[in-house]
Amino acid sequence: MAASGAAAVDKRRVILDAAVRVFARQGFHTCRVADIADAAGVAYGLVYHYFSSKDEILDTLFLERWDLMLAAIAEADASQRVPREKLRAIAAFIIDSYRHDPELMKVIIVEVTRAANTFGRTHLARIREAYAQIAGIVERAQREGSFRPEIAPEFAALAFYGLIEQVLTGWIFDSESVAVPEGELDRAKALVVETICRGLER
Amino acid sequence: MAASGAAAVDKRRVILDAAVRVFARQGFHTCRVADIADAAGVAYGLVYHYFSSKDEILDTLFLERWDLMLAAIAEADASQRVPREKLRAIAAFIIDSYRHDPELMKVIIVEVTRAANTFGRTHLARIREAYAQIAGIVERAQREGSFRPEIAPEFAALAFYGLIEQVLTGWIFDSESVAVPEGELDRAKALVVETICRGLER
Amino acid sequence: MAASGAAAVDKRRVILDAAVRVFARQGFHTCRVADIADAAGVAYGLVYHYFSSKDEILDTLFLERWDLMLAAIAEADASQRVPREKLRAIAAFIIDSYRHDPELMKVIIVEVTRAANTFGRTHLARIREAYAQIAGIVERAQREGSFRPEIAPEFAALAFYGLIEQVLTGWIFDSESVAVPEGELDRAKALVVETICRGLER
Amino acid sequence: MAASGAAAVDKRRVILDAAVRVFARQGFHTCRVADIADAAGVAYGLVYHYFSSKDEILDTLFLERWDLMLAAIAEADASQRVPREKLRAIAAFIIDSYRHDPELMKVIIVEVTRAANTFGRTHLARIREAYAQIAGIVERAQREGSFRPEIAPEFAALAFYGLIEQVLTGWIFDSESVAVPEGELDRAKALVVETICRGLER
DNA sequence: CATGAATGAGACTTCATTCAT
DNA sequence: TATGAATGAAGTCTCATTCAT
Repeated sequence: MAASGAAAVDKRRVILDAAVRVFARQGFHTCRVADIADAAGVAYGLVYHYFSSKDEILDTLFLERWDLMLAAIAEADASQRVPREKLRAIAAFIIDSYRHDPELMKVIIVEVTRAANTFGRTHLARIREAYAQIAGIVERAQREGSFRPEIAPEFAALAFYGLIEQVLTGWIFDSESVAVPEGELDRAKALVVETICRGLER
Repeated sequence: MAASGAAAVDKRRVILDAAVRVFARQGFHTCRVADIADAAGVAYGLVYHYFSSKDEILDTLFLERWDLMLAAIAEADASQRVPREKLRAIAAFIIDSYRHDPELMKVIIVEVTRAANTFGRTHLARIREAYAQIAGIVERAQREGSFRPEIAPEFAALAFYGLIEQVLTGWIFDSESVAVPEGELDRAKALVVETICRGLER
Repeated sequence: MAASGAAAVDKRRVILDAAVRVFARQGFHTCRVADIADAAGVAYGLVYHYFSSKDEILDTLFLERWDLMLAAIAEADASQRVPREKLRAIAAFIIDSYRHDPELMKVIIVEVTRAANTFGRTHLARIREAYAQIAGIVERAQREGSFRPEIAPEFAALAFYGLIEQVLTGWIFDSESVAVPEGELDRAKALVVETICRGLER
Repeated sequence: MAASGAAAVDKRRVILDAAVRVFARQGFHTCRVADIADAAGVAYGLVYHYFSSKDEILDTLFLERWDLMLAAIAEADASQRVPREKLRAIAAFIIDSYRHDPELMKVIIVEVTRAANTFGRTHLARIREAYAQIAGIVERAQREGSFRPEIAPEFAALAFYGLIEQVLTGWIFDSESVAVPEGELDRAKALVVETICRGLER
């Protein structure tokens, strides 16, 4: 009956989405759980009905997104493309993620990926899976001869992912609004890939 | 009078040094002012005699160090070296800063430079001065013809500084200890410069 | 319809029995209504269908049992036995109650009878009815001359009931398990009656 | 300077004394830390300056008093008196403790000694030290021949201490006020000793 | 300069109870 | 009857900052 016609609202999802907005605007440490509940339009206690703590909300947001990213990297790696195109696909995925939901990406980068003292440490292993997969792409390219062998694959992966994140961080820092003009997004994709690949290719 | 005989301890300095250790180990948000006082071996209230707030301690640490960095960048820029050597000098300065006091660098990076929601925003202008100076080096290199003009100088600066920070972050995340073997430090310098300059040079 | 074929489960009873186990294990204040529902294997809200509050569950458990006890005391008193045998019958009833359902007795003693600040106060009048009946037995024994008149009947009742409860409490405190070896139970009956009656009889 | 003339107030003591009043009136679980602070006339946070938790306040109150009691029992035991006089001294100490500070005794009995699910369990070992010492007195009296050997010393101790506590509990339950007329206090001492010793002596 | 007791606002989390289905 | 999502008041504990000495 509840499902008849109008979609039943998934309050858990509503809370997660509200949390993204609140975390992005105020920062994880600065916001209160009450802010999330208010933004979601639900009662205070319902947040704790679905999540065991404020931390778990951020964990959930991060893991949801990061798993998509690992899948995207794996898919790029599994494709028949040349290494440069694989890296381009990964860069595109990340930057498109930002295009699609800049607030979510802001939260993940600012509160998790770059937070060495808190969530970054917690999710370190999962974060490094991404680095490792990218390093794998570089390593195979080196063995195949298309990339120079001088640069350690791990370093290359760090440089590649780090540069993308740095670009995103630049946008994130830029203003109250996290939106970025379309053109700049695409230009960034090209620049990142060009910069890194020139350093890596023979 | 204070200087008579035994070296007078500069309690302000003692507090700052203790704060570095405490911030590095526990993180700015997680530690308490009492932890700093304890680590410094001074009374609780004395912290507030020298600093008006917990924030001001971190501000002070950041600005002290960042001014040195801006000076180092300016000096490199003012030298007669070729652009690649200028960038090498800057990379060397930053990495040597980490070699000399890894905890301080950890604090500055983790708590300020990468903290988009808190201190990063506060010191944004000052942080960007560094980017701008590096961009200036790139821009002049492009005008002189040694660097390719296709890549925006601001982007190049972001990539350059960001890559160094990314490498440092890798070390910071690595373990409880922040120390890194000497060899790796020097190899990193070379790699960063090589990677970026290959992307920039003609 | 509910009675057709398979035995209809009395959910109300199921909840009460579950509550005994939960109260005994975790204590009334420490457990949550959800724990009771879980232990009973019923939905959260059903608890509130049968009981208007968490308190009412405990009230019900107490009153059910306490009424049995008052009846047992009344029956003992009404019998033709000598006073010592009356007291023996009462002690036997209480200790056998513990033998039969130690968790229920634990709950009643710990959460009601000895809880001066909460339920003890609420049910004080009912608790004292038991004391009064026992005191009545003593008083009549004194009038008949089998008990010494020096000790106030109210004091004797307090001592008698209190001693039994103290013995039970010793067992309750003893371990995670509330079970007690059979032999000890019977020895306790004899000791309590012997100790008190020696103090009371001529 | 602070010590000149007027005694400096020991805020820690003030808080403890206030806690006794509040715990006695409202019960440990029902009162809030704010109530204690208010009753003590200090700021909320000062409670946590001296005690790490609400629990620790009660622990402190209990242990302070219980250690006095253990000392009193030990002293009685060490004296040259006959067993009955030793027990009388102990009963006198406990009942006088109630006379002197009924609220403190109420708190200790209601919230610790008889609280099988919370503090009673925590302090069980310490509580049983008292029983064991009393049992020791009985045991030696049995060996010397003044007490009958049929009753286990542990049981005797339980009965003795339990009876006193039961009497105190009766008073505690009695009314809003915890005060008891002097005469009744002394009569109780005599009755307890008389009742128990008649059961124990040859 | 130096000490550390004192202050009190604020945040997270819990959980009894209600209610729509 | 039965379910479990939804509500929101209440309480503990933390900790930056102030202040009297």
